[in-house]
Amino acid sequence: MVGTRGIRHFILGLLSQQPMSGYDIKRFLKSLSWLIDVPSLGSLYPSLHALLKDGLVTVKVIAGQDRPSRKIYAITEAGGEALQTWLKQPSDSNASLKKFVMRLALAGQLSQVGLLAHLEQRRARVAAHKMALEQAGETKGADLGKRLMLDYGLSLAAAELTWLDSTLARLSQPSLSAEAAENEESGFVTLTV
Amino acid sequence: MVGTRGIRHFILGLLSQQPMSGYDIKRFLKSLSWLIDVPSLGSLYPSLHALLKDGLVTVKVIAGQDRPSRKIYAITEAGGEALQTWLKQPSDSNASLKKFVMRLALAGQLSQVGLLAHLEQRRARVAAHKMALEQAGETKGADLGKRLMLDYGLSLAAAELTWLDSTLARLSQPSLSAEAAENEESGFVTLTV
DNA sequence: TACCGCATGTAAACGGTTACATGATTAC
DNA sequence: GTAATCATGTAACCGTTTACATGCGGTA
Repeated sequence: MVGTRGIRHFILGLLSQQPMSGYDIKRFLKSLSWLIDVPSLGSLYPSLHALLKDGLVTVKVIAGQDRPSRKIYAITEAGGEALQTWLKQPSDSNASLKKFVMRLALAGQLSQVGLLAHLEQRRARVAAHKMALEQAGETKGADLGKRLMLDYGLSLAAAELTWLDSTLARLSQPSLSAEAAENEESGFVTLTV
Repeated sequence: MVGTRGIRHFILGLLSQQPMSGYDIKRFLKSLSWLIDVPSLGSLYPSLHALLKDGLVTVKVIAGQDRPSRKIYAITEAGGEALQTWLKQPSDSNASLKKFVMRLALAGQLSQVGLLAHLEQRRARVAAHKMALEQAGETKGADLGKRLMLDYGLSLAAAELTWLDSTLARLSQPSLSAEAAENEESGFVTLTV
């Protein structure tokens, strides 16, 4: 078992892209930390141990000459299956940006329809909230915090919708534009079903 | 004590804007849930009870004729002090969007310099990460998930920076524009020090 | 000399989630 | 009649945070 509400799955997903050490994962997570809350070291290493115990990943210790030895984790076949099982169950439609991002980062492991569905679901959610914000904006007399939040939310929602629309359009017809073939070797088309 | 890492402070901040019931708070939190992870009911009500026990809020039960009775919570003087103590300690510079948003929503309780500092800190963080993303973008050969995350992060970061810049500019000279006086009664100027 | 980055780990305390529980009213 | 909204609550389980612990190499 992987535990339904931990970051275990996400870690597993990262390892499915390429074998990494705990520190590598930590570094990657840090690059997301401006946007979403990421787990601390105190839960990262134990998660790795748990995945190992369950046979979802393997370790290879690389004795570093002249630097600390690294433990490279790689996903196993069972791990791949567990990941797919998790990814197949639809993301709940009330998910926050954090959950959206975690799945988006694992896009390579998603089927094309799965990815499209994920983006469309997010689109619907953001659009709905943008409308609610616009409606709330007509009511006057809110305090400073509420007004700033409204404004901020509206800006971010607009930007996110724009991105979602263009990305959705881009991913929907991958073969139509000739330029797409440039640096695409295993892009949109060759995805696990 | 309010507990340093809970949502207790945030709830306290919301109550400082106006007395509300737990359900009211829940409704407000839901409006933020597309952006950040918000606490569930299972932690909301206990938080309220804890604040009450510590004398930071008071309750008034409104026996609703024909609908369930509501418990309206209001902040106390001690609660106000606890809130200020919390708000005064600077937000850590590595905070996620969630922490930024929670403080932004409480802008009315911040001093002007505090608010400005908060926005500037966020600006610096987002700008730094945007630069990192641009740099990472030059490296080719990333998998689909990484490319999408890069693109997505860049879009959101750009939008957030734009908003931060214009808001920072707007809040820095509140009195210069005459139009600002329109529907401002206790806007930027009259802030708690 | 002192601090930062690399690199891995442990454990207690805390708090949040999930699930359960209740009940009335309105809308389909 | 059945689902959803309003409205409040409890408790076990579980995961995460925080703090502690260690050690080497580079650098200011």
